[in-house]
Amino acid sequence: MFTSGQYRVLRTISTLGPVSRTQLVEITGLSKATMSALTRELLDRNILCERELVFGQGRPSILLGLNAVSVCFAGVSMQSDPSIILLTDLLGEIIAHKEFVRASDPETCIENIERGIRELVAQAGDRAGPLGGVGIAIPGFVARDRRLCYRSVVLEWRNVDIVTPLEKCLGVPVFAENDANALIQGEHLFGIMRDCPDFSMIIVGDGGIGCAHIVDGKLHRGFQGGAGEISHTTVVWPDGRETNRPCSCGKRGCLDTVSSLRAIRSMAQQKGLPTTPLELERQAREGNADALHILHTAGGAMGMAVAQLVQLFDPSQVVVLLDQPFREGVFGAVLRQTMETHIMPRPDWEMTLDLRETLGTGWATGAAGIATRQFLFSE
Amino acid sequence: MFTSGQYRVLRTISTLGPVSRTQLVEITGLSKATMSALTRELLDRNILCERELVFGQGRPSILLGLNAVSVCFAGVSMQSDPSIILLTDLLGEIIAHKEFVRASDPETCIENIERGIRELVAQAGDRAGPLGGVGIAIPGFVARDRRLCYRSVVLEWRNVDIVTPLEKCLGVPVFAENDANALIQGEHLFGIMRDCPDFSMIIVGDGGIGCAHIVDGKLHRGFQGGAGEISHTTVVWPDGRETNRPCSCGKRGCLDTVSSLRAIRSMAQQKGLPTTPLELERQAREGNADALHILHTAGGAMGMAVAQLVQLFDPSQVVVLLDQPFREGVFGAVLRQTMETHIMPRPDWEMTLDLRETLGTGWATGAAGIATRQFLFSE
DNA sequence: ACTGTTAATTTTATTTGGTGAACAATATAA
DNA sequence: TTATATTGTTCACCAAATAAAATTAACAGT
Repeated sequence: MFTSGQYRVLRTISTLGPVSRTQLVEITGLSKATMSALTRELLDRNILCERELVFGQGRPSILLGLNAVSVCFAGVSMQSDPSIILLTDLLGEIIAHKEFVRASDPETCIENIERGIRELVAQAGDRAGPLGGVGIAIPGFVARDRRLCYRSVVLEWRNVDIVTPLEKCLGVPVFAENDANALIQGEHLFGIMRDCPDFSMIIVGDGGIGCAHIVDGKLHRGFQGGAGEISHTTVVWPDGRETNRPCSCGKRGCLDTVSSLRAIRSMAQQKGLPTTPLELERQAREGNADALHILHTAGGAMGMAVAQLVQLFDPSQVVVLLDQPFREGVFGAVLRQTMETHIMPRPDWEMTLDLRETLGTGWATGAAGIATRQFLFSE
Repeated sequence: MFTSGQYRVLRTISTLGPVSRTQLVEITGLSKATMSALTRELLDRNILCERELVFGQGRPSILLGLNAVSVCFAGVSMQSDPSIILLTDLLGEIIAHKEFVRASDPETCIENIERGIRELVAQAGDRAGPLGGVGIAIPGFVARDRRLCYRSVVLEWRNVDIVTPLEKCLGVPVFAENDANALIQGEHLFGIMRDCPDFSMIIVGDGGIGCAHIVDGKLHRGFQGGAGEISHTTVVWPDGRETNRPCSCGKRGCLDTVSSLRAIRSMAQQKGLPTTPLELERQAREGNADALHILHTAGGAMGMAVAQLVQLFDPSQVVVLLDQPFREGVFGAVLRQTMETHIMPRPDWEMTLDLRETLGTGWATGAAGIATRQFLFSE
């Protein structure tokens, strides 16, 4: 725990990188006297360390940076099987990582996570500081307090708390978070969207279509934590409702029924087409009408959903994480075009759509980032 | 201007109504000593006043309430012609009001507002305190700094600043705000949604379809201030795109082209039907297929838009302000039903849809509320 | 009428987080 | 060497909040 002044210093250094005391004074608006005391405290506690000198006229300034090895954080992703567990430093860099078998049974799961973390910490040795916290990305609904998992379909969990037992046996704070929320917060803190105060992220992965929003620099959860449920927004309407298979959620025309990898695979299979993104895009490029139609439908629906999102939310940026063949093929092109034709044209329009690669370790680093953010900013 | 401690006291008393010092201590978490000093300062400045005693065992407690007549605020709505101007007290109660001719020319407009406010202040006399600020609701885009109006179609304004001249001649802070934003903030502060931290509001009025969101207790403007543009979300798709007339924004299938009063009137006229909501709903009730179709289309599209909003935002409540015949007729019924069938069913679903009457003075009281909020909470 | 009890509010001395101004440190430029 | 520029520290002081003690204003029982 730090004081509010110390948190201000940590926040600035974390977002801007190494800076001198004088720069900190200018940025934070605090006085030189206060800054002198604050930085001394943080240096004493080994969270900060002095870096290189910057010479100019007058006394050279000493850059202060986060001491990367002063603490480390563990990130766990239950998103896939095998699951991933890794150790990051204070700057979000991965120190060590390993895979482990995903167990549905909470007790086994807790054991696996505990053992995994202990192994990684031992393995890292001197390269990592003491463990400062743990974050766990869970595919499912997680309570606002980041302890209880209300429900996870893949894990077959209902009101499971793996946080309390883990905190007890590891002796550090542990946080559970929805996987998409963990990912977006990680990218916001350390990754591609570093410090962008307003954006949305959509992830098209094996587990379905995930989505999360950063509004005003903070995660927007929604009243019941449902603000990321883009996969069940209606995009095939009204004509598609009859031809289209019902969604697992009970309604018809959901984005999930046409744009998810599962849906695309199933549609391709039905037509006797190959089911991998690469092969399907190749067939479409070669003129196969069925392949073209499937990709057109999927990309168009996703574009429609993004358009709804942009029109209602007005984020500064939307990032879609997507497999490379889709990004550069029909799917991506139709997605972009459909979005553009369904957003109100504005002269000063500066919103950007970014299609990017899905990072395998993103979920776990995001999870570690939750613990890091709590440590650095207390939020 | 007050200190941060004083703002905390004002915020609690404004949301909870009269409370004793001891209650304030419990609620704010400040100490008795601090509270004693803070309340004394506010009593000295006449912002608070002592109300009735509450007897129990021991020394009776003295309720402290806002001194309604210590300041007053002016609210101006340029939403309709004639425009409305009114005076409210610290509790949001209307003290006096009048209408004035809406002039497009900024100079005339400023003169009219200044004269109107001076007349109302004179007319109110002892019933109102000195003027503490002015809020102006403008149909159009207003900058985040609440001074410059980028663009208003109805007023034919482009980069007009009526705030600076008004501040100069009235000598109090003046704030311009988009009309829907003013309305929702007013309802949030004093009205039907008092203190609800998460909700959206849609207004179906003569000027088109307005929309605004309160997220986390604050107005959500969006990156470019476009978060309220629900009227250009696509709801008729894909089959309606060809049959449907293009929207004034340039694209097709916008909510505005089927659910706005203007669109409904125009469709009714085309079919030789009466154009008032009351008459149209009556025809539909009596079985007229055209009237039914028009109202079904309009209500269904609105329901679709609300469903998109709920699915992506997850607000705790959506309020639609609508004429009574529509609320109780086909429009309202179809709106509600369409919304429900296009939202992912959830067991713990507690989100509510409220259809309510449009208040004529809502825009202007909302505008006054902007100035009040700035005065009371400095935000 | 007096006395004790309870609870609200005020007073007093102290802590905490911050400030401005003077000063010490450490470089470059002449 | 000396002047100049700039960084960072020290010191005396202030504002906001606190804990604990004192004061006030009621009621209840003798």
